[in-house]
Formats: sequence, structure tokens, C-alpha cells
Amino acid sequence: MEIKKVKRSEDYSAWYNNLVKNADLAEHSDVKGCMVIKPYGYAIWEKMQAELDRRFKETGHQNAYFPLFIPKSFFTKEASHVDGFAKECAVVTHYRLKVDEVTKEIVVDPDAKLEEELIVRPTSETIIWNTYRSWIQSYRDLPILINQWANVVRWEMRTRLFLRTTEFLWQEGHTAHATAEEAIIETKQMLDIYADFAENILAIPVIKGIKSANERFAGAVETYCIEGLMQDGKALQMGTSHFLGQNFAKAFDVKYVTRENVKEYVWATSWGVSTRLMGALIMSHSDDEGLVLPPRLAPIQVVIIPIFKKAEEKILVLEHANSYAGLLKKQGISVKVDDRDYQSPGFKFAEHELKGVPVRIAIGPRDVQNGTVEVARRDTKEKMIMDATDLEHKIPHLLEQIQINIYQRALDYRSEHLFTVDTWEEFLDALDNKTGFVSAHWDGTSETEENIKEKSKATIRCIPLNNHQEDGKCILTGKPSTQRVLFARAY
RNA sequence: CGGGGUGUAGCGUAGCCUGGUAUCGCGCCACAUUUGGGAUGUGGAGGUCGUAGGUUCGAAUCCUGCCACCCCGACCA
Repeated sequence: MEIKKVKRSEDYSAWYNNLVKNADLAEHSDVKGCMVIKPYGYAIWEKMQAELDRRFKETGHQNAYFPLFIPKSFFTKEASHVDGFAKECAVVTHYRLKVDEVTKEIVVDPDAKLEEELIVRPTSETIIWNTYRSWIQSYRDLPILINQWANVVRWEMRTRLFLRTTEFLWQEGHTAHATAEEAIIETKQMLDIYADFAENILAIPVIKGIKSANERFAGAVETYCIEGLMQDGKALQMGTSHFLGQNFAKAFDVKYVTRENVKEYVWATSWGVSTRLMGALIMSHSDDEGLVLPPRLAPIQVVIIPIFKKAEEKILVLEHANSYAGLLKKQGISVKVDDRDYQSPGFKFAEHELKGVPVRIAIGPRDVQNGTVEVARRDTKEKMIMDATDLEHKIPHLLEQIQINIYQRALDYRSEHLFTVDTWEEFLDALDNKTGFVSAHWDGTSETEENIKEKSKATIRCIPLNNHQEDGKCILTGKPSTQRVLFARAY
């Protein structure tokens, strides 16, 4: 395969697509808008899943699975939810194919029309709340804390690998509670888990906030989110956690009997992150050489590349390489010895850089003789000679340093691209020329938000949590405002 | 749905204007020499040129329809 190089600074979008393909993460399938996630990309997703799943379970959640298909009638029950999703639903109308007698082609059998059409889930609130009705009778049945790992389908007009595909993988948590307070605590707890995961595992700094009414999830009372800033200055919503109030309980008639024997509607939350996080990961850290993976997420944390000329050297070098690999594995590090003898060391260096492997160890006859190895880190491209005896205690430390450095770099970038402005001119200048988050006053109305979006292409990403309150004037209308909100152009 | 682009070997491409069944690179296979930053040589395999039709003695090339995908916008996670 010939690697086509595209510079990040020249064409960010082409660079991104190229990287996804070259790093072997995913490729376009022959199905419009759908991708094939390749083994290496899927391995990264599995690491994300494992980290998230552990956190979900530590906070008392259980996994379950609900159907892919949702009867159309379920969908019509929550009005704003329907409005939000109707335009992008795939619908199953028939259940059988047949061979056309004239053309001999496979066609949909018109006699096999479904009594009730089925919607391919774009999200599962409706089918889950329809199910919860039968699970919940008493306050003793609450809370219900469930998560599901699933695929969903949203018929988007325009797609982009990982960031927006017609079918995507995600997790969706759906919880039911006796009180609004408890549901709100759950909503915020899950937001905190997402933020912790993003910052400590993905090494991406995020801003926690609340969505404006325009950006709120269809059917939610309040949508909380984490927002990240990509290297091209565009924001990316990386996860959402919704306080659904009693909207779905009312739509699906889910009530419970309180301790005082009174029937009350149940309070709900839902929360999710998707394979979009793969996009966030790529766009936060990677460079012209390829992917840069934070060690805590890398399927391979250390690659060992043996270098040899003669057969006897190969034996000796591999022996050492395998023994070092064994030592590192005992430290819980994921190590691969790249002993392919049909690729040159130079090729392997480049390939593992492309794939974002955090640490590379090269070992040749010279090293064997000196009892050393060459250690190179992916994030800074620094190389150092290390005594082999130091590997065991220095490599775990190095991996941690890389994790921290990648995060710090992303944090610095974001700090340098977070602007506070007070006039419309400054606002546009920040968006057009500086790029990034822009903190500005807004009069709080949907109309103004719409107008700002139309004029600047920027949306309100969020109202940061614990936002500082200060009097000011709306950036567009000049009307009084009590706080700044975060704007950005977004994916 | 608008605007742009692409479709030729696994991948990337030349050829198209000016018709004569196809170029080059990477990859693949074999052998040899190589291996501390994407190795080299020699030999070899691989293509109904997206699809349907038309013009023509003859179409990758000209004409018409269709399809697919990508990119930019509107919609959205």
C-alpha cells in the first residue's frame, strides 16, 4: 500500500480521512454512509468500552439489551422526541424477498407487508420506557440503572468516518428514579464519568456544560454535555447526559406507588457516547506522521523492533527482545515484538508511528553488546538510549509521562483557543481568524441564538457548569445578559 | 436536496481533447543480495477500463441514460 501523505495544516479534512484509512482504523464500505471498522480501530473502541463499562458498573449500572426494531406507534408517543428524530429514521416495511418471475431478480415481496412498520432505533428511549412500564410498580423497583451497548441508525444527509455515520456504535444508559433530585444527581454523575474518561483516558480536556434549548436532546428537560476542541479549532460534542424529567414516564404511562401508597410518574435519565469518540481522539492528538494514542488507550503500548543482519544476530536479538517483552508484560504493559522479517526496520518505525504506538524500542546487535536499547516516544519523537536493566521501572513511568504530556498539550491548545469577547466584530474575528471557543454574552433567547448561528455559523456549545455570573450585553442584540456562554463552530 | 469531483489490477494513477482492447508506481509471488528511519536487482502473476445503450469496421476514448462513492453546504451526535 502506498501511503499518501497529506499535511494537517494544508487540508484538515483530507488529512483526517487519510489518517483513518492509513492507520488502519476504518474504511468506507459499499453501503452509503456506513463504515467498516477495522481490527485496529475496533481494538481502540474496545479499550474505550472496557474503561467506560467498568465505570458504569462501579456506579451500580447493569448491561442489558433491547431490540433493534421499534414499532412505529411507540415513536409517536413523545411529541418532541418524534420531532427530533422523524427526519432521520430508517423504516422496515416488509419481511420477505422473492424472485420476480419475469425479471428473475430479487425483489421485495409485496405480499409481505408488515402490519405495523418498524423503526430501526435511532436511540432507544421509547422501547425501553415501554418496557419499564411493566418492570415498575413500586418504589421498591427503583431505581433502575441500565446501560446497553448497541448500534443505532440515523439517516444523516452527510457522513464522515467516525464523526457521523449512518450506523454507529454507542452505549446508551437509561435510568428510572423515584425523585427528580435523584435523577438529576444521576445525570450529573454520568456527565462526570464521561469527563473523567475523556480527560484521564482519552487525554482530551473537556468543558462540562448545559445545552441551550435549541441544542437540547429531543424529549429532554435538560441536556448536559462535554465539549472538546479539535486541532482545527472546531468544537466536538463528545458525550451527553440527559435529565428527561417525567416526559417519557408520562408518554408511556410509567408510574410507581410511593411508600405513602400514592401513584407517581417516574423520573428518567439517559446518557450516551459513541464511536464519535474515535474521531475526537484522532483530531485531538494526531500529527502529520499519523495517529498519536494516549498510552492508557493504546492496544499496543510498546512495540519492540529487532534489528539484525545475519542469522545468528537475529537469534540473539530476538532472544533479548522477547525477554524484554516478557519483563514489560509482567508490568501489565501491552507489548508487541515486531519480528516480521520481510519488512525493514525503517518501514516498521514508520508504520507504528502511523498507528500511534506510544513507545518504540529498537534493539540491534550493538545494543545486545552494550546491554542497551533505543527508546523512542511517539508524542515528542524523542529518542534515548536506555540501559536494558532500566526498562522494567522506566517504561511504565515513561508511558505515564506520555499520557500526561498528550493531555497537557491538548489543554494548552484549548487554553490558547478560548477567547473572551464583548463585541460582534471581536466575535467574528475570533471565529474566523483565531478559531476555537468563544465566550460571549447572549440574551438567552432562541431567536438570538438562531440569528447568531445564521450570521456566524457558530452555535452555543454549552453554558459551562458553575458558570460565573456577570452582567453584560448580548453580543448580537445588546440586550442585558447575566452570563457568558461558549460559542464555537462545531462538527 | 443544491454545488463540485471521481469511477481503468488490491491501492494510487496515465491514456480520453486528436477512437486501433491499456501506462507507470506501490503492493503481491519467486529467487538473490539486504536490514540502526519507509531496501535493491532479476523474473512473474494480476484488468469484461462503474453500468446499460448508441455511433463506428473498430470505443477506456465520442454521444445518451443510469448507478455508486467522495468532497463542500443545508440537517444532525
